[in-house]
Amino acid sequence: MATIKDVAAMAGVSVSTVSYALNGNRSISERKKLAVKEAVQKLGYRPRAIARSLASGRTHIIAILFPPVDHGIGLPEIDLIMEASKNVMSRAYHLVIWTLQTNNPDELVQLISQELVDGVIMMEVHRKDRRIAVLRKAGIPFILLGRDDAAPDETYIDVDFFTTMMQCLVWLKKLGHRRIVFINQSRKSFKNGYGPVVRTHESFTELCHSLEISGREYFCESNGEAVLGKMEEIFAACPGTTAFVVMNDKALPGIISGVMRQGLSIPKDVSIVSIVSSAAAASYMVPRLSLFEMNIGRLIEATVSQLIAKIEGRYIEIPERLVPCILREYQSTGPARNGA
Amino acid sequence: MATIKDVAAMAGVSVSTVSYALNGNRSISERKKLAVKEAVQKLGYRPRAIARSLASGRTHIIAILFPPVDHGIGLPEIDLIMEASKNVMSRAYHLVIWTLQTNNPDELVQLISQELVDGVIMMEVHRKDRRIAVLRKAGIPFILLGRDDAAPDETYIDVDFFTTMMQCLVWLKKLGHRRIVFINQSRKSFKNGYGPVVRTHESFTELCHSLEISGREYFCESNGEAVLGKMEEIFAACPGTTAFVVMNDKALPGIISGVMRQGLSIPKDVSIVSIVSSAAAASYMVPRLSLFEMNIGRLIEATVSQLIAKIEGRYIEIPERLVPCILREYQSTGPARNGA
DNA sequence: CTGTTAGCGCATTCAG
DNA sequence: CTGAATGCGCTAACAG
Repeated sequence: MATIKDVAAMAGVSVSTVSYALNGNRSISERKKLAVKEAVQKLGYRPRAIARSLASGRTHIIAILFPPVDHGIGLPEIDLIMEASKNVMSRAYHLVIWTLQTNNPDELVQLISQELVDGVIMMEVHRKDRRIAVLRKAGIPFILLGRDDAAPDETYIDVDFFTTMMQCLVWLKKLGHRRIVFINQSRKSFKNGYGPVVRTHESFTELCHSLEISGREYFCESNGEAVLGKMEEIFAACPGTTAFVVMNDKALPGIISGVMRQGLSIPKDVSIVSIVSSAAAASYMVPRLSLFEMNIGRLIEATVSQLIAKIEGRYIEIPERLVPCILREYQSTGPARNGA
Repeated sequence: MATIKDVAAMAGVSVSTVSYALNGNRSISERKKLAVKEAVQKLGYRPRAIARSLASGRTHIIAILFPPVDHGIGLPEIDLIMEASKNVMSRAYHLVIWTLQTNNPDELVQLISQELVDGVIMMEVHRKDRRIAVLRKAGIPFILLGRDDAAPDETYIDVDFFTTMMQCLVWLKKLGHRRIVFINQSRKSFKNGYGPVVRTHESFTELCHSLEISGREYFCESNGEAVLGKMEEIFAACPGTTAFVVMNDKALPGIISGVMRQGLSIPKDVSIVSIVSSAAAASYMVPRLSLFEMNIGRLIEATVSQLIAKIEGRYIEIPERLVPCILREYQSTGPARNGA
C-alpha cells in the first residue's frame, strides 16, 4: 500500500532519489541511500509492477506459446515450462502461458497488441509456422524453441537431433548392433512437419547409410495396443533386430511388452534406448531405460538469456543454438547378441 | 501504437466516450458508437493492458502457484495447468506460473506485493501449508486446488477422493474382488501430509472396513525397479489378491511387470485400476488400463469461475467443492477369478 | 549528486 | 447522453 511518495517523505528525499536508489541508474550518496533503504524497510514498500511498467515501457513479462499438441503433451514439455518459469523468475521476470491454436494467428495478434509481454518463447514449432510472421510483423522479441526451415535466420534454440542420433548410433554400433529399428512418433506429426520428427527421420536415414547400419524406421501412435500390434509386424519384417531407438516416450510400454512377448529379454537379446526423452519417463519403466536425456537446463538457459538480451537491447554472444542430449546408461542396453 | 486519443480524434468524440463505448458502463448514442468502432477498426486500436490496469486497479492476471513436487511432476498436473490457461484466457485473463518452494513464503510475499496479479490458484496443497497464511494476510483472492485441514473455511476445490475410492471399491466388489491391494504414492508424501495421499489412505481404510473387503495398502516410490521389488513382497504377504488399485501413475509399469512376472495375466487373474489418473497415462500402457480419470475440465472450471467471481466482487453460488473422478473401463479389469 | 515535473495510456469522476 | 479533467504510481528527462 505504501507508494514511492511515502518512502520519499519518510526518507526526506525526492521521489526520483528513491527511484534511482532502487533501480540504480545514477549515483546516490551513501547517506541518502541508507535513508531510503530504511524507509523502504519500515514501510514494507514494494514498487507496483504495473505502474513501473507503464512508466518504463517494460512489463517484465514473457509469454510462452504452447499450443495443444497432436502427439499429446508429455513429461519433457512440462519440465520445459517449469524450468522456463524458474529461470525467468530468477531474472525478475514472469512467465505467462498462452495456449493457442497454431493455425489461428489472429488470436496471437490480439494478445501481442495488448503489449502485456516484452517477449515470446515459441514452443512446438511446425514447418512454415504462421505464428512467426505474426511475431515478426509485431516487432516483438521472440525465440523459437525448435526450428522452422522457412525462417532459418530467426533466432532459435533447439535440440541437436542430428548429434544425438549420431552419438546414439555410434554407441550402439560400438556395442555390436547392426540391425536397428527406429521408432519415431506418428506419421501425422511427420506430415505436419513437426520438427523433431522430421529431423530425426532425416538424421537416422543419413546416418544408417554412412555408418553402414541396417536401419528401419517406423512411425508410431502413442496408444499401447496399437504399438503392440505394430511390434509383431516389425519383428516379422526385420528379423535379427537387436536394438530399438525410440523417440516416443508413450510408445515405450508397448515396445517393451512387444519385445517380451517375442520371448526376448532386455537387454540380453534386445537393447532399447529412448532418445530426446526425460529422465522421469525412462526411470519408471522396467527395466530402467537407458536414454538420451533432453538437456532442459541448457536449452532453457540459452533461450531465456538470449530472449532477455534481445528485450533489453543488449548484445550477447549467441550461446548455443543446438543442444545435444545427454546419454544416461541404465539397464535396457548392452552388447548385441552374436553379431548377426 | 494507436492510443485512445487517436481513436477519439478520428471518431470526433472525446476519450471518455471511446472508453465507455468500448467498456460500456454508460449509454452512448448509436452514431458515436459506430464512429468509434470504425476508428478502432481503421487504426487497429487495442487498449494497452498495462495502462488499463493502472487506471482500473485490475490486472486481469491470475497466478498459479506450482512448487517443485516431491513425487515428481506428472501428466495430470500439466493438463491442469494447460486447462487453467485455456480457461482463464477464454475469460480475457492471463495465467502466470509461479514456481516457488512451499516452505519459503517470503518469496511469495514479494511477488504478491508487486500487485501484478488479481488472484491466485494454489496447487499442491500440503497440510498446514504456510502459503495460505501469506495469501490471507495479503488480502488477495485465492483458491486452493486441493485442501488443507488447518484451513477448512478457505475456499477450495478438490478431487473427491472418498467418492472415487468408494465407487472404485464398490465396483470391484461387484466384480467379485475381495482381496484388494492399494498402491499409494510414497511414504514421504504421506508423512508430508500431501492431501491426495492422506485422503485416499483414510478412505481406503474406512471403506475396506465398511465394505468388508480385505484390503492392504502399500506406499510406493515411482522408480520402476523399486516397485518391481516391492511387488514380490506384496504377493508373498497378500496371497489371493485379485485386484490392484493404484494412485501412482509412475508405478504402473512396475506393477504390470510384477504381475506378469508372477505368471499371472491381466485381467484374467488380476485386475488393475488406476485412480485419480489421466487418460493419457493409462492409454499407453499394455494392456490399456481401466481408470478413474480426474475430471480436469470441471475441476478447473469450478476453480476459475469461483476465483474470478471473488476478484470481481460478484457473488456466485459455490459450484462444487469436490469433483469425483470418472470411470473409464478398458482392458485391465474384469471379474475376480474364483472368489477366494 | 539531487529535486521538480512531465508524461506513460487509460478509467472514471465531475460538470454540463 | 457527452466532454474535460484528474489521477493510478512510477520512470526518466530536465534543470539545477
